[in-house]
Amino acid sequence: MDLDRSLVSGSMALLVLKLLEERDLYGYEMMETLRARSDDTFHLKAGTLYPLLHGLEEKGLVTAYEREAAAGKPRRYYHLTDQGRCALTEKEASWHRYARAMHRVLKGGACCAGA
Amino acid sequence: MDLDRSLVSGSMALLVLKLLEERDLYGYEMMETLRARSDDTFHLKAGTLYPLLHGLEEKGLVTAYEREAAAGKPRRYYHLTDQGRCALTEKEASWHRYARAMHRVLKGGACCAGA
DNA sequence: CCTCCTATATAGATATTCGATATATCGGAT
DNA sequence: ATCCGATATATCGAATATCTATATAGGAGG
Repeated sequence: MDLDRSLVSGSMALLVLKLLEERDLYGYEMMETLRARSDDTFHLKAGTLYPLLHGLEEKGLVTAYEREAAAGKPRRYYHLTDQGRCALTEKEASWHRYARAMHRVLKGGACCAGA
Repeated sequence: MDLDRSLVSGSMALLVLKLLEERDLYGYEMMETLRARSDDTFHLKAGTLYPLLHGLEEKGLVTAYEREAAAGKPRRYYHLTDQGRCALTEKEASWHRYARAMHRVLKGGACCAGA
């Protein structure tokens, strides 16, 4: 299932990319935004997010820059590149394809004989 | 993400359980049915399916029985137990919750500021 | 002073799925 | 007669994603 492997398991990458489409964000902010946006369904953990962000940076899908915060540690902001925007479009399409197929199997029960 | 871990990565279990809700099936049949039902989106492989079925059997979600085929090797049919039916209901609910959250993040873009 | 909240980071563990390989039988092609 | 492909089940090792736990560091509040 190439679709599954890189997408549904890797849905976090899609979600992060999607958030960055709107504006630049730093890691901690992403966790909170995602939780709020998904109505507390997605609990993206630090141990998942930061390695993921480093991976996206390596692949050239995002760029990073640091900026001082009013207080506390400096924040590392991430920005979506053109390549990242392209990858996002693909991942979104894959997600829709996956969700559609899922729906087809789940609804296509005993009653209507498929198609 | 407990939701994600046991559901979206484990969507194969949900799909298999769903197929068995309708009628008893043997492994090879599931692979073909799933491919057809999902319009060629899901390509469940033998190396994924058989260990999965053994796992479901161990957990008591399905029972198995062998039956001779007209030709070739005897087929191992799987039957959904009450417990399996219960697990299916839960997994379906989880899937809907996940898909809904996903949709909320993907649509809730720059335009409408969320809610 | 200690703890909690913010903020980033890494290492180890766990789970899911895939690819490769093995077995066995049948039908068709060479 | 033999080889190959399709049916049918099974197992092992590898790759990948995510989590838990832990570490660092500054600021705020008790």
